[in-house]
Amino acid sequence: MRAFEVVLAWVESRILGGELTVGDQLPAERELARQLDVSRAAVREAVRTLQAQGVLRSSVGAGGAGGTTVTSVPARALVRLLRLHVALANFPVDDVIEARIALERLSIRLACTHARASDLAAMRQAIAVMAQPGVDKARFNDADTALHVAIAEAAGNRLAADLTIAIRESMKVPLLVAFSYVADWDQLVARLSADHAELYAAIDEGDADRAETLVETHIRSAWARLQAALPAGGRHTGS
Amino acid sequence: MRAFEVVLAWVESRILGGELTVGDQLPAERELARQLDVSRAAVREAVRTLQAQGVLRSSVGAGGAGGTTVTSVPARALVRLLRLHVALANFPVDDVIEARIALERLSIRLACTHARASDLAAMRQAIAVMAQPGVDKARFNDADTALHVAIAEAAGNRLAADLTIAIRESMKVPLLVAFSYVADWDQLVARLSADHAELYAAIDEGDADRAETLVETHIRSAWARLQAALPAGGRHTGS
DNA sequence: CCGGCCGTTTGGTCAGACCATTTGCGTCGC
DNA sequence: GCGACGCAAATGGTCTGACCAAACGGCCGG
Repeated sequence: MRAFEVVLAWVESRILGGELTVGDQLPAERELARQLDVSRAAVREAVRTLQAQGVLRSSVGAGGAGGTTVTSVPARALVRLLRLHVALANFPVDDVIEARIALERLSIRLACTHARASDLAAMRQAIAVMAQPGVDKARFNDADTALHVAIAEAAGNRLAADLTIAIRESMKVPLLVAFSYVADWDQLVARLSADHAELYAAIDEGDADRAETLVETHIRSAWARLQAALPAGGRHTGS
Repeated sequence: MRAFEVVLAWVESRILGGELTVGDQLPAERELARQLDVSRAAVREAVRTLQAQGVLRSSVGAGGAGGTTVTSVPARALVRLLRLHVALANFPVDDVIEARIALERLSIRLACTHARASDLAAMRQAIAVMAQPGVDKARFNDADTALHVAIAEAAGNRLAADLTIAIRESMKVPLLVAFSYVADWDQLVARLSADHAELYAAIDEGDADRAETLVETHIRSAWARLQAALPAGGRHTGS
């Protein structure tokens, strides 16, 4: 077993065994290296691995604030992971769309019963940005992401929310590329904004069945329109 | 920007820009360090980060086989990530179950139309193992995982499959723990095996609607039985 | 022409050093 | 007595230089 894997196994087994939980501190790098009889470089490589998974967080300095602690921030890690694999075309965009629909149906269903006032406000905010006349494509893209993130956050299901966020974020660049090929941008904005208004109404009324249907139709039809606008040849960001 | 982040940004931007795709080789560590004017240690930390995301693969030795190449093996990376966060109780098991149902409904629906003979064989194999009288709990757990993985693989949707695999794998240990509390193990095996037979029949016949309903009922009722068997207090592996 | 040997390349690891940041305590000045 | 200042220690971040093991590829001898 390679040296950094020894460290990895040490930390992972303690996390899986419950001996290390969120907030706990790891021994200092030098100390851990001494304990496991590996070099400090090996410890650092293992720590980087776990940081990439959103499991550890390091900060410099002495005392309680300094050191490496266990956290649990999977959203960022998932976004980075998915974004890269989507770019590598391992996950064809069509497949991503299908998975996204499955997750967002769940998210929006839960959001219908769990949404709080602040969640609804975030949705309205995003919808308002997208409804501005002559809205910029990049701004629209960001706001649409924000809307779907807000819905996912409102669901109260962390895994579904984080996966939804990761998927939507990973599609941001490919979608922006697709936007650039759209001929009648204002018409697309109008159609999508109408969808968003309906979506919001369904959530606000707590009509889970209608919301589920709407979000599937919304995602599917939006993607169909974008696909129709795309040039024939596949791109590295597409499929 | 920290040194290893410089390397990270260099690699990521090239992947997102399509200049690096699966199969391509990175410059050698020493070379890349020289190019980016950082130490080799910084390069290695960045490489470890990307390896944790299933984006890079390193092997020693000269010539074509050696060096660091771009790959795309997200399944393992997702499994490790989810397993840790489930253990950290950031993802409550009940939330995981809901997300799993959403994804497996999609997977099994696709499997009904895409399953090949080899996929069906893998399912039968797993089901046969679980149907053995007096089957071991660990073996049953592995075979059940194999069954759901086989269904996911049969779907032909890589993202849905990888997410399904990651979720089922991340639940392996918590499920095994839950198994240990089950009073009438043989009865549970009988019930679950009956479910599996029905599931297989639906896939074999290509009845997507029935399969979707069955898999949801299967996962939900199995989890309900296990929850009923669990001791009252939450564990670090459950919630 | 073939097979084994050896140098080169590459990732894996280690040791030791220095830096920047942060904390916490002790000292100095008022 | 008390507060502000400052220094020592701890910690992650980085770099240098070295050596090891594996694997390829060409050279050389049979």
